[in-house]
Amino acid sequence: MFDQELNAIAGTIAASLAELGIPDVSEIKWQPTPFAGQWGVGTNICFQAAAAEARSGKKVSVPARAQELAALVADKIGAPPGFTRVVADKAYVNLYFDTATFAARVVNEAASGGPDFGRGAPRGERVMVEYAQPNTHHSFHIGHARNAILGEVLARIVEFAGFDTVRASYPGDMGLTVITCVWAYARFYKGQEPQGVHERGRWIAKVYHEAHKLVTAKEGERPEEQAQREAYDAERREWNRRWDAGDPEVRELWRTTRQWSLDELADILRTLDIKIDVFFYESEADEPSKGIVDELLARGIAVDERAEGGPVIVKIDEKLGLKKEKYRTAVILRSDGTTLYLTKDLALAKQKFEQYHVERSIYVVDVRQSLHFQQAFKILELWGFPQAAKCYHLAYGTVSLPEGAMSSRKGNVIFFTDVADEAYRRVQAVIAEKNPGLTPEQRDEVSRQIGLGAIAYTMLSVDNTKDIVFDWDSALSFDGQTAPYIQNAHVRANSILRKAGAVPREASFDYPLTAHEVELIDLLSRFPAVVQQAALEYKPLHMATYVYELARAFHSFYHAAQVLAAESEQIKNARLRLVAATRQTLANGLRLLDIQAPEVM
RNA sequence: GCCCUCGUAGCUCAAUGGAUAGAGCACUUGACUUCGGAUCAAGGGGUUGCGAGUUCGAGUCUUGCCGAGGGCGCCA
Repeated sequence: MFDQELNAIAGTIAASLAELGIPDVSEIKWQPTPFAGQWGVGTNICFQAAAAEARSGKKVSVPARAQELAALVADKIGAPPGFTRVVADKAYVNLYFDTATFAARVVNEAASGGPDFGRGAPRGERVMVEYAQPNTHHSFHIGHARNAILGEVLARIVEFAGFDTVRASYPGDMGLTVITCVWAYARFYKGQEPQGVHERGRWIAKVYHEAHKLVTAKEGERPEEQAQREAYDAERREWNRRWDAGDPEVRELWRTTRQWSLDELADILRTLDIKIDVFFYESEADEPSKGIVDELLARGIAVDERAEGGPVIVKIDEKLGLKKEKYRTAVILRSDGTTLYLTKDLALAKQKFEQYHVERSIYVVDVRQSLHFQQAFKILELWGFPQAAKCYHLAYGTVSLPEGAMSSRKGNVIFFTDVADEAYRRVQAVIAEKNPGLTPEQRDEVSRQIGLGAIAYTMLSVDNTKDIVFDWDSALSFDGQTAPYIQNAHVRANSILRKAGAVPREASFDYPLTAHEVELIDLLSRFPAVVQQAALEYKPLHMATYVYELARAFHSFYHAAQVLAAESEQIKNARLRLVAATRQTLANGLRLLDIQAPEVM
C-alpha cells in the first residue's frame, strides 16, 4: 500500500550501503515494527550487510557493526514525506508513519475499494484448482466437505490474488468398487428408486455399503457362506468386465445410479456456493489414458512386462538415477490391459495442459495420496511437460472420528448434510434466545449463514497438514475463534453504519488516535499482502487467521471507543469511515473463505 | 527397510530465518439505564520432544535419535 515510498527509501538505503563499500546486499524487505504506540516498518538489512563484511575478511563484530550501519543509514534517510521519524534500533532501520496520512490512505482505500479492496493485479497466468473428487455411488461425508471447502477457498483466494482461475471437479465414477454397487442394485433392488435427491443419494450409498459386506470375507466363515461370497464376487467382476466391454444393460444401470450421486453432489455444491467450471469424469479419461501408455512405451519411459504376465511399469527411481528408493516403480497398466488411477491422472494432466492451457495445476487431495502424485508429476516430467514443475499436490489431513477412520465401505461416516442440519438447528436455538425479534425468514437465512460458516471455519482454521478428529461440539462451536465471532463483528459494524444513515465520503485522522484505532488501521493495511501470501503459499489458513484477528481488533475497538457518540464531529466521521472500511474488509475476507457475511444475526 | 507429514501452554492450534513465541477452549475475577454481551477487560500458565550443526540471529534450515500418523509395482 506504501510500496512506492518504501521502494524509494530502499533505493536510498542500498545506495548508502554501496557508498560504504557494501554493494552486494540482498533485496530489502520491510516488516512491521513491534507495536509501540505508533506503527511503522523496519528492515534488518544492516545485519546482512555487516555479515557480508565479516565474510569478506573484515574483522568486525557483526551485531555492533550492524547497529553502526543502521545509525548511518537512518541518518542518511532523514524523514521522508509521509513518515515522522527514522530510528536505528537494535540494528534495525525503522520508519514510523505519519499517523494522519497513513490512516487516511488505508481507510480510504478499503472503504472506497469496496468488494475489490485487496484484489491483486492480473498476473496473466492460468491456474487450475482440482477439488471435489468424490466417488459416485457414495454419499458426501464430512471428509469430502473439508476437501470441497479447502479447494473452493483456495480457488477464490488465487483468483482474487490475480490469477486466471479454473475450478475443476473429477468424480470417480468407474472401477470395480463403483460397479460392485451397480451389480448389487441390479441383483437386489432393481426398479426401486426413492424420491428426492437427498434420499436417493443416501440410499445408493447404503446399497454400496451392503454390497461391500457381501463380497468381503468374514471371520469364522462357514463353507456355504464362503461359497456364496465367492459367487457374488465372481458376479460383480463379470459385471465390471461387461461394463468395460460396453454392455448396454450394465451401462444403462450404471448411468442411472451414477446420476443419482451426481445430482446429490450438485445439490451440495450449490449449498456450499461452489460453481465448478469443468467436470472431468474418470470414465472419460479411461480411453485416452490407454494411448498414453503406448506413447510412454514408445519413448522408452515405460517397460512392458506383459509377455511375462506382468503389468506395464515405469521405474522412476532408476530413470532419475536415484540410489535410495523414493518415487519407486509405478504400475501404469494392469497385466490385463485395463487402466489404473495413475494412468487416468496422466491423461487428465495432459488434457489440463493442452486443452485448458494451465500453467499451474493444484490438486486438492488428501495426504494419503502423496506418493501417487509424486509419481504422477515425475512421470509427466520424464515425459517432457515443463508444467510438471508447477503441479502441486495440496495434501490435507484426514477427517476421522473419535472412534477411528471414516469409511464409506464400512458405513461409519458422518454425512455433511447431517452436520449442516444440526448446525442450522443449533443456530436457531441461539437466535431464539438472543435475538427473538428476527422474522422467520431472517431466522432461516441467518441460521444457514451462521451454521455453514461455523462448519467452514472449523475446516479452514487449522493448517491443511493437520488431521482433524470430528467432534460435534467443537465443529459447531459459536464462541471464540469461530465464524460466528467474525460474522458478529460484521453485524455490529453493519449495525453502526445503519444507525448512522450515511458514511461521510472523506474524513481526517488528524487527531490523537487510540491504540485500538491504530491496530485496526494497521490490520486493514495488511489485507492485500495476506491475499498474496495465502495465494502463493496455497494456504487458506493465513486468510482464516487474518480475518479472525481483524474481527478481534474490531470487537475491542467497539467496546473501547464510541462512534456515533464520539467526542467531536471530526472523530465521529473518521470512526464511521473506519467502521465502513472494517466492515468491507471483513466482508471481503469472509467471501474468500466461502463464509457469508450476514447483516443481522 | 525406505519415503512423506507432524511433535509448541492442561487441551485444540498459530507464528515470510528477525525484535518480549501468540490465540481459542478450560479455569479465576470484573464489565450490560452506553452504537447488539454470539462481546470486552484482567490473571495464572512455555527448557517449542532430545542432542548436535549452519547463521550476526533457529519454533522455523541441515543432521542423528525418540515418539505419533500416513504411504510403499497391477485399490482409488
